Formats: sequence, C-alpha cells, structure tokens
Amino acid sequence: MVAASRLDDTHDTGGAERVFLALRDRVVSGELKAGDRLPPERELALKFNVSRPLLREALRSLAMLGFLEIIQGSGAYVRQPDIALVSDFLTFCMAQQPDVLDDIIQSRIAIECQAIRLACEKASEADLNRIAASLTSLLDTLDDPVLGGQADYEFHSGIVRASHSPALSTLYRALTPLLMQSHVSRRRIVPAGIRSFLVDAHKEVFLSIVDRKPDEAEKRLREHFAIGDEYRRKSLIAEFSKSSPDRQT
Amino acid sequence: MVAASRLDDTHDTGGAERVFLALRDRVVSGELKAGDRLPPERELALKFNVSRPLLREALRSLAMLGFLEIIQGSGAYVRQPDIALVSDFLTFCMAQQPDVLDDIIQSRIAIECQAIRLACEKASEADLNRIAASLTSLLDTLDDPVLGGQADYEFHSGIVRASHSPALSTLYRALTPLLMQSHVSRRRIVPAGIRSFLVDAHKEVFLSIVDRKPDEAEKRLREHFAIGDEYRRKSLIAEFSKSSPDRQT
DNA sequence: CCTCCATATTGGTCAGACCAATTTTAAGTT
DNA sequence: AACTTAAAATTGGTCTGACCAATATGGAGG
Repeated sequence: MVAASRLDDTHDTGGAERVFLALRDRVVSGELKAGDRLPPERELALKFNVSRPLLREALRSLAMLGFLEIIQGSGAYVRQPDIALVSDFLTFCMAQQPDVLDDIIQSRIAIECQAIRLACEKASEADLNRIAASLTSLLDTLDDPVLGGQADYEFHSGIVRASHSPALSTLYRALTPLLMQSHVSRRRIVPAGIRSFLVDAHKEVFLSIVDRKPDEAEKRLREHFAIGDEYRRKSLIAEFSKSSPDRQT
Repeated sequence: MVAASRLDDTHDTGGAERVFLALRDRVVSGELKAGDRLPPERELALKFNVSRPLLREALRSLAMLGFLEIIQGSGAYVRQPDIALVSDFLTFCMAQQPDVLDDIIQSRIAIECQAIRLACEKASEADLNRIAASLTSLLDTLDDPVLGGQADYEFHSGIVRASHSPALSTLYRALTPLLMQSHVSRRRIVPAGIRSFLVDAHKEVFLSIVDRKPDEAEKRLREHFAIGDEYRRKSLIAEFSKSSPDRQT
C-alpha cells in the first residue's frame, strides 16, 4: 500500500512523497488557506532539503489533485478543493463496476428522500420560492428536452439544497455528473404526452414540503421515482419487442 | 481552470500534464488494466518526447492519485483505483465546511434507509445470515466499546451490502472514514445501561428485513437513528449543564 | 499620472550523471 | 541437475546546473 493513499499516513517512502504529504497536510489542516501563495520552488526545495525536480514532482502532484494552481512566472497558489474532482474519481470507480448507470439512481433516491424530510423541517421561504420557480419553468419548458431537463434538475437539487445539509448537498453535487449521464437517456424515452402528468407529480411533492409533512413528501417523491422507473421499463420492453431501428447503443 | 480538473479535458497546458492526461486516459479507458506494467521511464520519456524529470512528474502524480504503484528497481504498475482516495478527498471537501461531522450522519441515514428498502427485496440467505451474525456479536460485545462499535458497523454495512446496489455500497464505503470519526464520539456518550435496548432496536430492524417489509424496516431504522440522536442531545445538554471536567474537545 | 519597455523573478524544460533497489544472469557448489 | 550465491544489468530515485518562457516589477519617457 502506498503511503499517499491514506490521509493519516506518515511513514515516508521517499523525498517527493515526504514533501507531498507535508504540503498536503498544511492545506488540509488549514495552515495554508485558499489563495495563499507558496514560496518559490527553489526556496521550497532548499527548505525541504530536496532538489528542484523532486520538489516539482510533489507540487505537480498536488496540482493534479486540485490542491494547487501553478502559474508560470507567478507562483503556486492554494486552491479551494473542487468537488468535481471527487465526482470524476467517483465516476471512474463506479464505472469499473458493470451496470452502475442503472444503479446510480438508487443513490439519488436515497439522498433526495432524506433531503426532502429535512427540507420539510428546515426549508426557508427562499428555498420554497426557488423550488416553486423551478416548477414554473418546468411547466414552461415541457416540450424542450434540454431546458426541461434543466428545470427538472433544478427542482430536485432545490429540494436537496432546502435540506440545509452540507453533507447531502456535497454528495449530491458529487453524483450530479453521473446522474446527468443516466438522466439524458432516461428522459429521452418519456412519452411527450405524459410529461404534464409528471409536472403534477412534482407539484404534489412540492406541496407536501410546503405543508411540512415529511412522510407524505417522501412517499410522493418515491412514487415519482417509481413512476419514472416504470416508464423506463416499459419503454425498454417496447424497444426490444419492436426492435426499432432508432435504437442507440 | 486547470485542465486536469475534469476527466474529459484534452487541451494541453504543458508537457507533464499532457503525459499525465494521456496515461490517465489509458487507464480510465481500460487500455491499461490493473496489474499492467508500464515501460521504463527512460523509454516512456522518449515515446512522449519529454525529459525524464517531466515524465516523472506525470508518473508521480498518477501514483499520488492511486492510479499507479511505483516500485523502485522494478517498475510502475497500474493499480485498481481505491475508494479510500475518494473518501480522503471527500473528507477534505466536507471538512472545509463547518459542523459537517454532525451533519454527515444525514448521508448515512439517507443511504441506509434506501439500502434497507432494497435489501427487503433483494437480500439473499447469505446476506441475512451475515446480518444475523453481526447481531449476535453485537450482543456478545455489549461492554466493549471497540468491538461493540465494530459489530455495530458490520450490522449497518451488512444492510447496505444486502441492498445489492453497487452505487450505494460505493458511497457508503466512501463515507465510512468520516462516519467512524463521528461515530466514536457518538458511541462514547451512550449510557451503558441502555445498550441492550439498542440491540433490541437492531433486532427489530433485522426482523423487518426478514419479513420483507420495506416501509416497516425503514421506519424502524429511522427510529433507531432518531433515538441515537436523542441520546446525543441529552448527553450534550447534560455535559453543558454540569460542565463536567472530563469533557474532551 | 499613465504608458511602455528593460529587468528580475518564477515556473517549465532539459541533459547527464550517480545512487539504490530490484531483477536477471551466470558462476560456483552440492 | 538443482540449488546457492554473487556479479551484472535493469529500473526507479535523486542531484546539479543550465537555459527557456511567462509573469511581475520598476524605472524611463510621454
């Protein structure tokens, strides 16, 4: 096992890794805050008793991990860590397993169902307004697959945001890219005529939040997901039985 | 924005990064499988038209990300990516926000409540046996905070595993380190006399899975979490009002 | 006071060398 | 022939010092 794989490791396995860990810990511990500029490479190399190439291996690694932004001629700056990197890696890890795209929806259901309960407790006026707005635009963009999808996402992420739970929000953001990937294929097969019905489902979910009824809200949200799932199954079956030529791999 | 921050970026911002992205994509795309050995550094440097230090910056970065394991005298080997790295980074991202440790439990509730529903559908005989076993060891280790905590974790992770949802399992594993961190402080304050009651709660949850009743199972699991939360509050209040000297920051 | 260019600073890259650990090979022994 | 052991080759680890490129700085000129 490589030392760098765990946050709590200390035993050194080499100069570059030693520097890497030392600098990373300074960032993680908050000693180095976002925006701070690191000393010049030559200076840092001297301080850590390594050559410049070695120090650069460490700096470059930190940059690749998103901890640093290195600007030629200027310096190396500490960067606010980006969830997108977690998403990327999570995506990769999950992609290693088969059929995750069909399964990722389970994570979404999990997060949203818990979020909606919290939202019933904690949603502010602003939260409700935001969700209501997404409902409106959902209605306005019924026929537009792109804008409609965006409105749909804003509705659901609005619920998560209204939970006022940073953990759930962070997770949700981490999953969003994967969700998007599985979402486009999902939405494509929802029959156009049914979409207005889906808006009603969203509306009911929203009203349950307004009424501050967690059990009801979760139940309706689950039904909403279940219905979407059912359509997906039906469409798949229809596709197979007809073996329509427009099928895309 | 640095190019390496997104998995789909291609535009190069330098030699080292170019090599980094090229090699990473080979791993992500599956062209390089776990266990494969990379060509020697000198050879790779020639192939990519960069100097060895530059190539090493790229290799080292990949190693830090967990894509490679570099062994002196032997070579660089592709490694199965480790969820632990996601955990580390997720931990870091969440640590940036205040009070996450109290909030991380929401993610746990979310995942487990969804998992237990799926478990009611999909749990195999082996899954149930495993959970039952953890129940037994939970009973046997009532007075041992370490072993007891371990048994507790095995029970809950057993539920997630029984969901047969790779996405939920992956997420749960990613959260485990953070969970542990918040768990120890949590368990410390549960009064010893009540623990047997907690075992009963676990047992009820388990029986609901055996009976394949999703709603009931989730309800009991929620109650279980709620009770734990309540104890935590009470203990905190008690600590504050007494301002006991054994309080640890 | 502002603009513009020379200079200094700082990261980007390279070449070649030597050390350390491992692997391979070959010699030597049983 | 098979095993042991030591030498040699392979491969990663590290250093030095140099030069290029982009940026930042500061002074000269408007």
